[in-house]
Amino acid sequence: MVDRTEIPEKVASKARLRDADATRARILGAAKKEFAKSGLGGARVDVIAERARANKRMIYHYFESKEGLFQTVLENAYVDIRMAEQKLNLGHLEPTEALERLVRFTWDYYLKNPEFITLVNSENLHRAKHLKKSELAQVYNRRFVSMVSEILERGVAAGVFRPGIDPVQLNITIAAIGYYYLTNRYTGSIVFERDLMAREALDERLRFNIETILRLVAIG
Amino acid sequence: MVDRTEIPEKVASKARLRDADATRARILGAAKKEFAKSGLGGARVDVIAERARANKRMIYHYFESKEGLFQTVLENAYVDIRMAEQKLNLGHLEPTEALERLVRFTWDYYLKNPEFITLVNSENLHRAKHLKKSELAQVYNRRFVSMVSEILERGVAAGVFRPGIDPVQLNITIAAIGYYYLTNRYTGSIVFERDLMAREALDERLRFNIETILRLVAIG
DNA sequence: GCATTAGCGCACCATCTAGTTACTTCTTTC
DNA sequence: GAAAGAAGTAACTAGATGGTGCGCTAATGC
Repeated sequence: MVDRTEIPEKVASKARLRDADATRARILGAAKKEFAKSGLGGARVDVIAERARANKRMIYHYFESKEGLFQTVLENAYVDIRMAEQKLNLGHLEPTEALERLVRFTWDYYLKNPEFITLVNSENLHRAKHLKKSELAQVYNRRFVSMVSEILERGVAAGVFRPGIDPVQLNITIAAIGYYYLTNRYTGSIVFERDLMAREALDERLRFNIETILRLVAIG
Repeated sequence: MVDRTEIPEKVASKARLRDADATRARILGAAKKEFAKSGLGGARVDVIAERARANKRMIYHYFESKEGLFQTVLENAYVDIRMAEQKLNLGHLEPTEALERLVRFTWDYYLKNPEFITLVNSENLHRAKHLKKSELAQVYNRRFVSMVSEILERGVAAGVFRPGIDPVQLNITIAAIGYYYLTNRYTGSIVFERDLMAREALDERLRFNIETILRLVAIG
């Protein structure tokens, strides 16, 4: 993805009738919403074009195909969450504090970016064939995994976490307890006969999740 | 869902050229697979008909519409898992034992019935509009929720579980740690650069999940 | 065994959908 | 300021896709 928003001359000319980057960005934004709402199969290219205030032809011009568009949207989504995680600067925090902050961040991110969850679900329905092709996402993913490993190592060294915990399992669990709650909020609200998206319900869940993770790594 | 497979005369006449129940069952089986594989939007009615060795016309005869078919498939899926849970007879077990067995069962069920997960995902993409209509599923769901509540209460009374745990949160967490791992197995295997579906990986995850839950309810 | 019901299959339709062709218009560059 | 390329548009197509009308015939009840 080429980001030219910083190039002065592009920013200067405000009311351009034709702006490739702007159109591309509008398409990506509309596609993200549409794919998140209906999945890859259910999404309609015409709807994306309309919502992006762009001609459908432009989608094929910039992204080759519906799947090419999906792949770009998905790649952006992964890069976005990984970059946000890096910005947390957990390396400078005390291990317990760092872990709690990661749990909190993960929850908040899913909550504020519900499209991420739906996109990932859709991608798994297609056996991750698009993510597999994205080398960019892979670079960011590696950095993310090692981040949690370091927290865990520091915690063990400081004597506050028990040893022998697999960082991958911990990572998965942190994501799981937030992700599942939110992705299944509709069926969940019916099964448990409770509005899982009510303010207090969300706060309570976050507290519960922090407790779950801290107890998991605690000594004893 | 009407189950007439137990009715003698139906079983007796083996090679009937026309068997409404058998055809209906074949359609449901094929639909379950197709919906699980492609989601509600991606599933093709023609494919379902072909795989069921039934005429497409029959689908509309028995289920009215594609959505009507999906609703029946989903309802059956929920009833099936809830019935299997009831059969565990956790009420007769010691609380810790009961909880561990529930975690193990949930994991195994998801593993053996991957369609369940995909169906639920698809249903949540559609904001649970089909499950909302199913009163039958609701009856079974209630029984399930109270099952875990009882285990928790018995554990607290016996002094092995800490008090104040919300059974709904626990329920969600038990499901989450298995469900997330499996539903995101494709993207997960890429992100963590590890085959999450390898034999040992699955065993390790189950062990980790049991540990997670037991630590969550443990005293102290 | 005859009539009625219900399971079943063929052919068909209206509509939708991803993708394309052929063309116009704006922007940049020298 | 003209050439050239890039951005943008409208109309269209070929193939799906969910859904039906209607007739045929096997099963059932009497």
